[in-house]
Amino acid sequence: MRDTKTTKGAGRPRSAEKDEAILRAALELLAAQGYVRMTLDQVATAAGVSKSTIHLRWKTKADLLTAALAGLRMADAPPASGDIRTDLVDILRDFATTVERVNGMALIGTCLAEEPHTPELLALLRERTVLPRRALLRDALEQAREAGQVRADADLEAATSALLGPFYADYMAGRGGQPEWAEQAVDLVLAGLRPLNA
Amino acid sequence: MRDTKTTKGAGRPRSAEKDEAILRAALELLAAQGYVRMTLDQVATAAGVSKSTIHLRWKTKADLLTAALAGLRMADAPPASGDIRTDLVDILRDFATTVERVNGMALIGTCLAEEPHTPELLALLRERTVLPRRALLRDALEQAREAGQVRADADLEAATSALLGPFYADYMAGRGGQPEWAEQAVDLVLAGLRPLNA
Amino acid sequence: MRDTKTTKGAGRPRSAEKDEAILRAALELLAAQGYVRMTLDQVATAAGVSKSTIHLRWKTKADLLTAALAGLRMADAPPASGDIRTDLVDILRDFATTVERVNGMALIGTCLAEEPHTPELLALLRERTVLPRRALLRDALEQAREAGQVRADADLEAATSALLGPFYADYMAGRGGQPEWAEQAVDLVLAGLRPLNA
Amino acid sequence: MRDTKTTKGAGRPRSAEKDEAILRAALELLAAQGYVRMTLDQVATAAGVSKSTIHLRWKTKADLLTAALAGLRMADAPPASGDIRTDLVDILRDFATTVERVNGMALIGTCLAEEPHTPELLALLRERTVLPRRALLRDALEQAREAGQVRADADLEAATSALLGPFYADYMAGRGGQPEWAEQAVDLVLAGLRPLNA
DNA sequence: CATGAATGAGTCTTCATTCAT
DNA sequence: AATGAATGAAGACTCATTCAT
Repeated sequence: MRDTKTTKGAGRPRSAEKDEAILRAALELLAAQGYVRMTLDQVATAAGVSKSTIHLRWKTKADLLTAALAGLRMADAPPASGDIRTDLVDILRDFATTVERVNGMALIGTCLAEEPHTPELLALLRERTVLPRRALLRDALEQAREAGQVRADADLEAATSALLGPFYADYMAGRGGQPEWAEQAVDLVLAGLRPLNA
Repeated sequence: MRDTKTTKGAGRPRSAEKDEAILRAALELLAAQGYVRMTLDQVATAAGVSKSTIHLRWKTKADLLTAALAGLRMADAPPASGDIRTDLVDILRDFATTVERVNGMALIGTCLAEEPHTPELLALLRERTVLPRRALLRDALEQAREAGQVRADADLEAATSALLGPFYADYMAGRGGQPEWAEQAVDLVLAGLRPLNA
Repeated sequence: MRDTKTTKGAGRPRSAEKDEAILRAALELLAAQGYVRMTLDQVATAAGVSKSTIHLRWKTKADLLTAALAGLRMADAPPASGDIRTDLVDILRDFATTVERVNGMALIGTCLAEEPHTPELLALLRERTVLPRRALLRDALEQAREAGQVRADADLEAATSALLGPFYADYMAGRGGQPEWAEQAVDLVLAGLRPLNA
Repeated sequence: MRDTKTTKGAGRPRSAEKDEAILRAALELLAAQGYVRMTLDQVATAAGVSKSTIHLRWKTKADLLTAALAGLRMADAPPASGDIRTDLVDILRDFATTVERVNGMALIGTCLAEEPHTPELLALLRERTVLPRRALLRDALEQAREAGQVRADADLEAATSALLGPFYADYMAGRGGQPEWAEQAVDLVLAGLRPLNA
């Protein structure tokens, strides 16, 4: 946990730039190296601060990385188009883009690998990135259901997993980065959930 | 890589039991601890041998773990039923069971996390576990296509990812272990790929 | 050494309460933890000030602890009874009480242990506590000599060490806190130094 | 605690020279620097081994120092002369000599200072050095009592502390190393405990 | 004056790897 | 072959001290 200062603002204020630089460096290095291989020395150097400055803010390495993950935000302006299919594809594409940009599969791997040891990491990753993205998808699917494009009794959580899942499965199969994966996933789900009378 | 013995079979032969015990211990610990946290001391203790005995067989830690992953086998009795849906569900269920039994998500996470550093691990995991499983699924899908239950122009690789993907996506969302995921995935895919005239 | 202020009394004067709180905290922690284990952070916290406030007054940790020891005072109301034996026993008992109250053996140990590194500590301990106590004892012994209860040629310094010594020796033997040690020491010394013709 | 090996003598045997060199270096540095200031690096360098070699034998710094103190032996051939006074003086002189040779007061100080934190040190110092020396003195005093040179009802433990005590008291007073302290202590005790009818 | 931030030097401990038996 | 000893490189964390507010 980040140390919270309770006293008033006496003394030199803590540099917000350093806070940010440390967290950014930590997150990048976490993705690039994994939990254990990433060292505080690397973070300090990358952030341009001393190791002690890191320890002043976060007591332990685990605390720092937890904070770094907690700072993750999905930079997702929700999509605007009126067309369900376009909206879903946009969300999935933005997802893939984000994952690629931040070396996300390695970060996901780190959280999965550390789950037996530091389950907070995966929990935070879920809360900050996975679940918000899923919420976007489910909202769109609900709109689709209301519009009669999706069966009324469809399990939308399962549908959400069906939309996102191919990304993971493709990556595991070594066929990540297929240009058409998002369209294919959306089309399959929409076809599979089409109302019987449509 | 396993050290290749250049001398002929002079002297005491290397114990095959020890080979196996070491590899099994290494794989378990790899899943439980991750690459860096797992130590050779732990492997040695778990396997009942000395650390030197490990180094005698594999030059480095990376070599050992590569060998351990290379020894992974999918325990896949190919499915027998004549029904496509049943076959697909069986394959998926066996997949989930296997993953849970060997703490597979942590192992997958380790390989993903180590990809920037030791890409062989993920490559081996793919070759030994992911691709064989996908081959089973694709074979079943091909049967389905030949039987007219799946559109002729369907992309079976994408379909395979659609079958397996929900497992990963569910796990990432914290909703792994749903009892019906396999049926739901199969039904969605079969519905989505149904020939138009069916 | 305490920093000497070169500027005259301009600005806010240094708080005397803080001075005292710091020194008291330092002394207690010195006894409880020893020189190296005691940290300035602990002192600051215990005294309710910031670390910088300490450094503002004393340049280094050694300076602070030197000042703390220099502030030690023997709270010794000199004894009043007219009886030599009673006076000596009282002084010794007060000595033992004081040592126990301030965790004195640990403090003594710290000064002894630091002697190779910071000899000022032991020197101050001597000057402020050991020698004043010895002076009390020697005065009493001199009275005894003048009263003819002690041989004229007795070495009173040695006698003083014979009075105090059993306390240390007992402690080292793990038999500190014996209720009768003071009486026994006084009786032995008085018997051993009795004039021949008495 | 020293790690005990239970398996038979397979593999390279542990070097006894290194054991000894490490313990000797540890003890010297403990006396010279105190517990906390002494570093394992110093010990390793002084003993001519690597730090890891130390950790192979003793898990922690505390274990090492405990072992070093446990290895302390009083090199005391018990004295032979038939004369009680001579025997006692010899024992005390040997005590003083030993203390000076091994920088004993600093070592004693370290054990006292560490008592709140690591009480084993003082306990070991007692058991290995203080109590054996006291046993020698008490044996001699018992002989004296049997020979009628000491009162039958004398408290020999207190007498032992009276013999050793002046050494500590002198040191604390800054008057250690007086040439005649042993004789003075012995004479005082023998005079003080002389049978009344003698 | 007083405070909190920032830092550099230092310490114990771990671990993959190499050596000697 | 197999073992245990020995090691060098590294890493998290601490702390006295100096800076900026």
